[in-house]
Amino acid sequence: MKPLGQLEAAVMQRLWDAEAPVSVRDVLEDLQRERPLAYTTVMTVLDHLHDKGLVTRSKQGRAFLYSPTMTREAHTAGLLDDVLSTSADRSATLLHFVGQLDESEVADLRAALDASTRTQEP
Amino acid sequence: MKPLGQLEAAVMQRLWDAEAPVSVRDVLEDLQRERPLAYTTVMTVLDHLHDKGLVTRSKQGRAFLYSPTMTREAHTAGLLDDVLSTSADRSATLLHFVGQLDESEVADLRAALDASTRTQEP
DNA sequence: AATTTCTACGACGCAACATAGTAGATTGGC
DNA sequence: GCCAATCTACTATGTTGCGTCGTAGAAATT
Repeated sequence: MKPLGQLEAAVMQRLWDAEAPVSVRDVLEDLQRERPLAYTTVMTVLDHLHDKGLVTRSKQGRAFLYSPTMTREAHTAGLLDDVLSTSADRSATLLHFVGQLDESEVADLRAALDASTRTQEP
Repeated sequence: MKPLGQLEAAVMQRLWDAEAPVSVRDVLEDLQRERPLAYTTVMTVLDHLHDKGLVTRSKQGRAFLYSPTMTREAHTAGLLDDVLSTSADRSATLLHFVGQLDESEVADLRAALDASTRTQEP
């Protein structure tokens, strides 16, 4: 799993924020509020995201409607795991990592750990 | 902070594994056990790493000696934090993240959390 | 002085991403 | 039935980062 490019990230953002599947035009018009972009540019990006398996699409009439294949959180968690995998000493890395977090995040993490423990040992 | 390229990672590996500062030639000879590489290739990479602030260097006679500016674990932890920063809902992402970890990592993480809690509330 | 061994700087190939145009199919209105 | 709009598919080009190395010149060693 690779980090997204800038435009790819902006596009995924819209898909993740959307409740329902969206078309190329939907994404285009949303992005165009910030800067000019060609229709085909957005289409190409969505095509690439589709090739990479990050989005699903289904034909609705003449156009495709796109949805993300996983939540943003799951995707980011996957990236986190990839980064952690490059580490030789994972526990030392985790130690440094939690040292960088602020209190509320530490609390979140602790809660997440408790939840996962309960899931694995019911 | 950006993820390292393949050769950059291989070079940093040597610096991290070394006890003392190392020269271009040291790194070169070590890398050449695996594949042929030009002296200048390694030098350029170390130059880039220096520009990026990942290594320090000091002139020892005619040559530079290089050392990493941070431990491997600190670097990876920084990357983790960068990835996490791209997330809108950090706690949800952390939840997914711990869900991907195996038991031993969960234990490591819990230990790290305990350690950091003790550090912050002595 | 000649040879070796550095560094500095520049050059080129390659892959990924951003960007967009053109061609051809499809559809909706007239 | 035909025209205009809209969509996809394919292709193309620029940019950037990385890997790779060569050349030129400085410095030291012999």
